[in-house]
Amino acid sequence: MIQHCIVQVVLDTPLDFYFDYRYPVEAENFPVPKIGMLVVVPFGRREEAGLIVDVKEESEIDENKLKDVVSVISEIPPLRTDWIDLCRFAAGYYQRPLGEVALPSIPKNIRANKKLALKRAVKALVQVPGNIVATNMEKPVLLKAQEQAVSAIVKTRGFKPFVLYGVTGSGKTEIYLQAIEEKLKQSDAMQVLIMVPEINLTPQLEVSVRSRFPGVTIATLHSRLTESERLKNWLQIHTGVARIVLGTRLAILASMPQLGLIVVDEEHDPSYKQQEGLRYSARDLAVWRANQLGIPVVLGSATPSLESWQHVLSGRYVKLELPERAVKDAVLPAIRLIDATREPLQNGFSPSLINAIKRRLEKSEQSLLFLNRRGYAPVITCEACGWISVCERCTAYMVYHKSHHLLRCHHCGLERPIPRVCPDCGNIDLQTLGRGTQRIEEGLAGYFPDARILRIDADSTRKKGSLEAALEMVHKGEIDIVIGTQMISKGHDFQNMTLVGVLNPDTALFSHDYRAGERLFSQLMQVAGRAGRGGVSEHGNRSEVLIQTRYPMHPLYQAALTHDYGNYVSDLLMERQNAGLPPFGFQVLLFAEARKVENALDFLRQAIDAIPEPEAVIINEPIPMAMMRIANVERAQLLIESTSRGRLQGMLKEWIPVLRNMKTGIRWHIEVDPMSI
DNA sequence: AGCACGCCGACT
DNA sequence: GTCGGCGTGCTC
Repeated sequence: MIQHCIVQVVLDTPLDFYFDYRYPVEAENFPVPKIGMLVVVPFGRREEAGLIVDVKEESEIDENKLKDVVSVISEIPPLRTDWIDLCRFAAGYYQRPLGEVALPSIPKNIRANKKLALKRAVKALVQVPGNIVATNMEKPVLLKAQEQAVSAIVKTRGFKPFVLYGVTGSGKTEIYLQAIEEKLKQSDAMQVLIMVPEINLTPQLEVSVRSRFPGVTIATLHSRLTESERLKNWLQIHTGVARIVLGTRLAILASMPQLGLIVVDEEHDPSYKQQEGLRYSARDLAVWRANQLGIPVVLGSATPSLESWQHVLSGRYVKLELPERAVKDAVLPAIRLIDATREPLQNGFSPSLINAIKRRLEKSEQSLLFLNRRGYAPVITCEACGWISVCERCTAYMVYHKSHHLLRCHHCGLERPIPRVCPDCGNIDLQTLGRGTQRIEEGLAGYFPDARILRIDADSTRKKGSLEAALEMVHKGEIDIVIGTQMISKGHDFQNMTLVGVLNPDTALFSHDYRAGERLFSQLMQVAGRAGRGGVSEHGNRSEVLIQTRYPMHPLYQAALTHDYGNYVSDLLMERQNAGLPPFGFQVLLFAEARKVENALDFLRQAIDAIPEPEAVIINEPIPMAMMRIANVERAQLLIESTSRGRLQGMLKEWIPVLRNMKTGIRWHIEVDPMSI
């Protein structure tokens, strides 16, 4: 007679509870069941991988409903309880079932119990012997501020969050590298995690990490790995073979049993916030994880988030400031504002900017023009009747793409031929309105017919590897002028780039999104950082950033002029405090989707009626979203605020089960700490 | 979420 | 007579 115990298992389903299974005791191929083990269980008609979260004698479930565990995935060591606790926290805080957090964080090949792939990956794990982190490279000499930063980080025992605040080029990477080296030396097993916003945009960090730590197993983790790469890297991390983990936001949910230091590079970057499924902030989870494990976490940025800045002011985080550029002779580029009301633009260019480009061409230096709008023109219109090229499926304009000779919606991807005459009135004189990168490229070729001009945006880099190829051309000096969207604003050092022109940044000043200003500022600083990283140009000129604006007196630009983020942030924080906005208030959005926006709004109104203790939170009016319709789905949202994170969380815990039971047929989801409203 | 079962219209 | 529409109900 086989003895059984009961294991409680979480599965990747939207059902927010656990499932009990019978588990044979002392049977062949069934090791003693432990929390953190992965098992294969029958679930409905299928078999699924699940995670054991409890082992017990009895189940409250009917004996005849209980099924048996099919097998144990014993090739991998059990997940540790601290990792399960991390998943449990994330699930609780962002209001999703534990299974939807924990299981997707484990590679598919493990969950599908692919024995062959698993065996192969396990076999490939080579334990690198002990302490071989000493680099054979000559390390750059640190400036005093850098040295102090490194020493503050590595001396830390226990939990401490640092905000590493320094402009582009001030040497943050070197601090990461030296802190990592010291940490790895502290223990033979210790692992460190470095997170970056988008790994494909910052290949240089990976290159420096790899060359600095030869012989150390470094595992990358990001969404574009193939399944077999993901399995191999994840397993290296989970077994402690990999000492350095380099990854995007999803890396924070990897099982890192020996984690001793977390670095979040460009911590302000919006891509740390996942925008679908589990809508987590990897930066915030990193801080939680560091607290849980009692380890330091370094949040690096030239323009820290207001959240982190406020924590510095309140004394919760420690600021490490790097006041100067670390590269010898490199100085901050001079920022100049070009008043577009006094210097009228032609084809999108002010005479000053054209002259500045011309001077660079004469000296064989490179220029970068930044415009966050791809396509040729954002819209075409009929001057006779006022017709505008709108998307038939979205609340958006169709963008004119001249090179492909079509109109394209950037929200749903719909493509349409360009009408020869106005579809409404038959007028043959259709006009393009505004400028995108393609039109700027065309205009520029008119000014500088001999210059080698390259456009880098989502349209010009659709093919895999084409972005890398384009950047390589710029590095090699085969290009004189680069025109790009935010794609080129991150990470890349261009040694011979001495001019950055920002063409049309003003739209962000009047955005309905209260974070738009802070984002624009960090984008300006980031794109400005592309200039003059190699030092003063060989002709002795300081690098320049020219910003074309109609509002040169706006506080944002005035702060940008002096690279004075601190002052600007103080103003923003005061505004936020007065308005009760984050980081002083806490927000939750309920989104609803329906064929007709009225139905979505109705659902939200019903949802309001279901709020437990409505007087404990601030409930706003449900409103259609700014981009109300995308691909024929209409969307509305409801904003709920509170001055207390705890109260908001408590309300959600009671509210969401009620929403789940409403059975309205409306698709909805919750976003905690939304990035934009 | 899947994937069933379950009762009403146009097809060989 | 059946193939199949998606309504609602369950998954230890």
